[in-house]
Amino acid sequence: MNSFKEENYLKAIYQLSVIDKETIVSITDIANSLALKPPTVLEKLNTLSTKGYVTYNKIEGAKLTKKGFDIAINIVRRHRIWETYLYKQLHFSWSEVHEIAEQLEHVNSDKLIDKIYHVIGSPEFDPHGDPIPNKQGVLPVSDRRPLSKSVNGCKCVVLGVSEHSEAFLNHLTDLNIVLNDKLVVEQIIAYDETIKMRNKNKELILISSKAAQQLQVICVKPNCGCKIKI
Amino acid sequence: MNSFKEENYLKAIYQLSVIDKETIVSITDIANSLALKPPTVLEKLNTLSTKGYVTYNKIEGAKLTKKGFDIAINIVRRHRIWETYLYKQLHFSWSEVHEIAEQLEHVNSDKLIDKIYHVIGSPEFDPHGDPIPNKQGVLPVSDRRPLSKSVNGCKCVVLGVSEHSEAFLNHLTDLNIVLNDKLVVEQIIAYDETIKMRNKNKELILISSKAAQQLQVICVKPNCGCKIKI
DNA sequence: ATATATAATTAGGAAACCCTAATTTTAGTA
DNA sequence: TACTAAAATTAGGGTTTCCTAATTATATAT
Repeated sequence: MNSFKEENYLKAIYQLSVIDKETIVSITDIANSLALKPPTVLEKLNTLSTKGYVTYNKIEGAKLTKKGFDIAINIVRRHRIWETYLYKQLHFSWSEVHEIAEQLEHVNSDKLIDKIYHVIGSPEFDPHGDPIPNKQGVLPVSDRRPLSKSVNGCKCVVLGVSEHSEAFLNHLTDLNIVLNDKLVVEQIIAYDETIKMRNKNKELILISSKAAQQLQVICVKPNCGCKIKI
Repeated sequence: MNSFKEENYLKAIYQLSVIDKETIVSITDIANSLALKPPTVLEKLNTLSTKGYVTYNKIEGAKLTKKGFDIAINIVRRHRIWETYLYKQLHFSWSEVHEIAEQLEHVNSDKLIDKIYHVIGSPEFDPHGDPIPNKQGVLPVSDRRPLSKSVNGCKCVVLGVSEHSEAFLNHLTDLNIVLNDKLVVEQIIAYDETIKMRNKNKELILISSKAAQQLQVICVKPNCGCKIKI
């Protein structure tokens, strides 16, 4: 059996690794994410490594093993299922849901998760638009991606946001962007990857690379170049 | 904030104290109930005592203070509400419910408890017949009591059982006793408090004091002497 | 009353978690 | 290249939670 604490370490490592697949997961990243100090994290990483849940070295950072990944993805699964259940079934507001799910995700009963997952209609995505891994830990395929991964000419629809700060949401309001709006990318400025595009009202707007990374979209133009990974 | 572990200590002390209000709650009792060793319990009792949740000495055993009682009764409340929710709303069998509720009772969100309590229809008793304390920690009044507390002539109805062993339930079957049956007490044998009574089919049956303690009943005869505490 | 269980307590120690302070690497920059 | 800032590591320590073994009380029973 693995503890509450260990589950949180594995989940943090998973989450940090999906933010950016290129960057390594450093001790400092994990420490910040769990509100702990680096020596504490280093110590725990060594025991998690002994137990076969992670590998760690300075060059490659922390990486989940298959064993560690299975636990982490299961916690993510539970979390997203609980969030959806609390939101859809118990009518919690979206802002309340996360904190309670952080606790519920550690309740160990696969049958309980199966039941509530069934009650909410076995969705592939939570109301946030985040994918719910299946029991095998496989995420549903989706062409959902950050706006920053666009190419010239992309026509896409806004599905959600990855950041929920007031500042970011207000910024979107200023740009006249709301959920389900269609955006047409006209140019990606090579220098700093600022995106020049037209919003729903055909207004020409500029959005920084930073903001574009937080905006989740899906491409609606067939054979769009943005889906081709180089 | 009080931890998972502390909540379990307080709950254990509460539960041991209600089993028998005369007997003191000893260190050994608590240790057995939590699957720990006496020195561990003694040590924790000292810190709980410093924090003002319990009092402890060899003569009086462990006792909850008001502060400790409030926490303990709240855990009991959460537990019984979750059990009811799992049983009625998610269709778990009665035998599965306890273990999951043991985990869920520690999830800290009054709003969550309020919501699920509302969903199950704000009952005063769980499907087991156990009383659900209100938010103030007050148990609903009920004349429910163990059959063993009867007097001659008592006419009572079976509401539930306190023990769920195969052996006990089979014994009840042998005696032709099922839920909601009426029992008429004819004699309580002074020597060993065996109860001689008639079951629903008017058959004369004998039930030991031990078994009678596990059978929860409510008296249906007005002004029955069994309600008078001496 | 004395021997014998049983319960409570004390002593001492291990593992899990978490920290600060100091040191060593590593990386980034003048 | 040398200096400096940031990250990683080492050393050492504190608290919590739990244990075993030994000791002291307290009951129980012959």
